[in-house]
Amino acid sequence: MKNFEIVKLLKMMALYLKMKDIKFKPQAYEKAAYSIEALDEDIDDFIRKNGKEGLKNLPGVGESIANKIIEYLKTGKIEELEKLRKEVPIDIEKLTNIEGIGAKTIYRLYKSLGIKTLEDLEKACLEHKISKLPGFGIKIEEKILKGIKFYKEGGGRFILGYITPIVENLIFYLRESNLVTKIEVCGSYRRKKETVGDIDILVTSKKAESLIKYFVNFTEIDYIYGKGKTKAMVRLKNGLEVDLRVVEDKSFGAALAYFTGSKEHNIKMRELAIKRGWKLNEYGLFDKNERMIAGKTEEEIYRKLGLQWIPPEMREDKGEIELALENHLPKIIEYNSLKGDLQIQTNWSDGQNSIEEITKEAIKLGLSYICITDHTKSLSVAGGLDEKKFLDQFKEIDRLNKKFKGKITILKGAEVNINKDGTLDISDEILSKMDFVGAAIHSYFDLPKKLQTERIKRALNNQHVDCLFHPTGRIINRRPAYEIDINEIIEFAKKNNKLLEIDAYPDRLDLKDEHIRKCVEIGVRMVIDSDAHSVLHLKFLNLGIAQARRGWAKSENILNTLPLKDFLKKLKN
DNA sequence: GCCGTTTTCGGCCCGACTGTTTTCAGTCG
Repeated sequence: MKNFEIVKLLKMMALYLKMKDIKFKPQAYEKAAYSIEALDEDIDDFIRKNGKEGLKNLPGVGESIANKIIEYLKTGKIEELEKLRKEVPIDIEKLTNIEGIGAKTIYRLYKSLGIKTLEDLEKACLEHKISKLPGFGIKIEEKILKGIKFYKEGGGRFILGYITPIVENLIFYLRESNLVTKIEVCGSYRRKKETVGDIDILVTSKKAESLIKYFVNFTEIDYIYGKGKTKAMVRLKNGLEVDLRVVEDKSFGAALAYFTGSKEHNIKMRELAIKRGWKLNEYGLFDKNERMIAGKTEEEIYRKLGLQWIPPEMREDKGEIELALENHLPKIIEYNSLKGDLQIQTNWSDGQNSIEEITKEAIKLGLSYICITDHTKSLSVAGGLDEKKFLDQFKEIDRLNKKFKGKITILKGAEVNINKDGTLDISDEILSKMDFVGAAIHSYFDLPKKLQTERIKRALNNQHVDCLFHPTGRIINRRPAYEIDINEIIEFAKKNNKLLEIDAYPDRLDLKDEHIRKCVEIGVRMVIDSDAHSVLHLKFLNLGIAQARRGWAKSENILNTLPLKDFLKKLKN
């Protein structure tokens, strides 16, 4: 699975070209990177099946980029990129991860101060070398330092949705060996945390040593830290560290619970065992005489301790154990239980696909309704639609609804941009013609908390607005949430019967789990949306469900678990 | 570098915002 590496290299090409102020080529590389990123198939397989021509059929990939991809797959590098790297030998990947600085700034800092790494950059800021350069000032130094701090805090963790394909690929590889009997990924991956530090894979096997040997031959492995009879530790080419542990079948459940965590959850579990005079560890649950009481499955361990089995997403010691003891765990929302998706962008604004293409994919995924929510006019960078274009789009949706009658319903909607003062950038008249309206912030991220909160409340107050999209605006590992009083927004949504969104896009996952819990507690209804910009993004819905499960949401808390008729009825009351 | 019911050449969604300027460059989305 070299997709990830190719995406990285194409983005790097774009950055180098941007540095040199070359026009249009960077966007071309970015577009191609986006296409590869969205590809849900191993690129090697893809080329084997579809050839170079297939590659060139991907949006944004033409002759030249296709050749570069093939060159990389054959030789492990791209000659042109190597040349650029030699010319400007900097840690471009890390440096561009700092919010607020881009390729041009990095290039200037390299030329004038020789800054190559994040450490160089931080040092130069602290020594006020940057603010002395023409065109720079003290505020830029402060901004960079803030950006570095944020990056470091989130750094080193991988975004769950982005590593899922490679982990699934590895699991497939291990199963294929016929050397594993049981296999589970543990840790924060199993708890579906939004980011994961590393991957713990637990297996049972009759031939442990052969399996370890087989495992370390996985093509994506970059470095082997160590391997023994029952354990191997490796680093993948994308930097992700993976531990494989082989355990005995009789201990599989105990090990699974132990390595799934969280640590806090485990401590509470062990305390429960101690209260009974027992002992719980990764090998099993044992009584006073060291006799094993349970260990083969997680379920029996929980049962012997007097608990309901607790879904991994809830294991954070946030009250779940107490509820499980009383047999009162909430029945949280199930995967694949959404009937609709209410935030989708198409090529009418900044999406990649047509409404028809999105619709066909949604049918394939078993959805019974979708809402098309292209951006509105003031977000011109994303090709936002004005009133007239929305009317054109409505006609197209009417046409497609006829065509797909009985298979799916396409709703009319928008992701309406909220102006600085909390008004909307499009007329009420056009909004009144829509089935579902989401409002969102895309500018003035830095308003003071009170103003920002008021701004959002004012927007939600519009009678046509049904939902607040990606309510906090954070981008994981990249940008913190805007300053808002989220509790006040949640209360406001409750009082005014507005929906809050759980945006399922991998680096958004916004609302966060703790906000979802708050919504569940006070009865604010939510929707889970993919925020798809391509047909390949619709599958992110399950990530949103994972997030909802972490927030203990039940099916009835999520409005788009309802069939269309009921959804619309509840929406309007 | 990509792309084509405006096309195989000549366009490429382009505006808002910030910080630094005194008319603009860089970043964001």
